Amino acid sequence: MLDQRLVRQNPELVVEQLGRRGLKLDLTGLQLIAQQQRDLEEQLSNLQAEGNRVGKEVGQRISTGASPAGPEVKELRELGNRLKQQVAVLDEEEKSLSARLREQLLGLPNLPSALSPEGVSEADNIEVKRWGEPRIEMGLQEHGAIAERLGLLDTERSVRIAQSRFVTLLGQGARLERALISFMIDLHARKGYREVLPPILVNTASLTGSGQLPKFAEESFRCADDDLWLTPTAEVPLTALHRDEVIPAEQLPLRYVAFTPCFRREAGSYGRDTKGLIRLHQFHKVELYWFCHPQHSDAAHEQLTRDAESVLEALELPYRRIELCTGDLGFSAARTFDLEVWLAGAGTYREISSCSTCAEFQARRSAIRFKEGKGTQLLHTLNGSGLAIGRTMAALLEHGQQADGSVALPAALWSYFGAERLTAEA
RNA sequence: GGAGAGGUGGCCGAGUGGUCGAAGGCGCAGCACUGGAAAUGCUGUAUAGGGGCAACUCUAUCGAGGGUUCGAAUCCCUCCCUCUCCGCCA
Repeated sequence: MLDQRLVRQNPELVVEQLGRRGLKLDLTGLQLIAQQQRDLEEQLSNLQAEGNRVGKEVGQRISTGASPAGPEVKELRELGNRLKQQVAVLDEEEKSLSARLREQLLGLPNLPSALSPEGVSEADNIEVKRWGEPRIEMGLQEHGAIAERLGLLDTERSVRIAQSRFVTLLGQGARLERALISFMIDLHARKGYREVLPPILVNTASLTGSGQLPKFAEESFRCADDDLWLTPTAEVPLTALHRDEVIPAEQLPLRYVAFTPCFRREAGSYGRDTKGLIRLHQFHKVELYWFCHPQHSDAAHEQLTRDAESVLEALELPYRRIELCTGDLGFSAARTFDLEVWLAGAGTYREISSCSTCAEFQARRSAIRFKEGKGTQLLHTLNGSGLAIGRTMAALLEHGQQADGSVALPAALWSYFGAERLTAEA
């Protein structure tokens, strides 16, 4: 959420900055609401102050001997009643304005960071770096075919269990998924991330706090009888972990690593990536999350991204880092690096991690502040996948495929997986 | 699901209509004492939004919302949540 003071006092700046995302906005209506709300609040507090004075005076008069039913007290009581009526009217107006203001503010995306490159679409994203040697050979298979051949997963039966875009992992496939989860969590925990296993059903306030609501309700699965949704990413429960808290500055940064299943409706992607592990309603992800001091958030963003990259490097998977242009940024993000892993069979780089700083956007929605000396300030939140498990498996299968049909795994996984390669099951 | 208890500041905990943003304690910070520390003493210590260069000041907040009243942490209503016991259950 944007600062309503900024919208009130400098709407031109907001329009200009959101314009960098490709939005053409007219904020005059919103600014008017914000101003009216502010004015009303002032009138209201003046009236309330007067009412408080009257109330106190009645008490004083009575305690110094005036008759509670006497004329002077009666007069004050009538004055109090008149004030109360006026307050009631203003209060109602103020509440409805505040609600409208908040509703509209919640629908506005974050301002892009000054560091984010200008651009209108994916095509304007900037490749920052490449790591590793992509395998480019004729005849490499895509992961879906490899997985099927090795019996790692069953898509058809998953439709019976749930519906399309779900997958059931079997045998070595299930074991590899589990190995990857443990491997990634351990790797990050060694660097000082605190491991978290949060609820994966989250309430409306949590989804609003991280920015998925109110705008993206159609992307999440919702429970019919409760105020609960299936979380689309661990970013949601992790942001909510400290909602409405004031954290002492010396405790920052707080760094968490969480494994969760993630659930997304993938509305509007019919027909895309229908095979394999790339786009599913349920997928698994290890997520990195920082709560940090605003002064350190740019450095933290780089560190978080490096921590995500270190997983790919440990798994010996070639990747590139892309910096998103302003037009391609997600709703809550101020600046984002995507990591794209090389899919040797598909012959393409594919997003496997998205590392964003949200600056104070989520902190304001979630009321997460820190205390430094006197007074509190909003802190900054950052998140990044470290990594998406399914896509990691896909990359490993395609990268490690051998002429004999087996798949060689990187040494880092041997102890977790219990073998050095995947082979056809007897 | 049934029965009961309860939600007050960072924490514990008092407070059943009047000047209460709220006693006391703990914790924390500063100062004093000390060679240094412990102990002790003093002072300070919520959040949000306004106004003011500032000292400071106004408003709101005692789970949430509504009501009674000149005045509500305190009385009434509704809702939410937590805890205990029973049932069920991994």
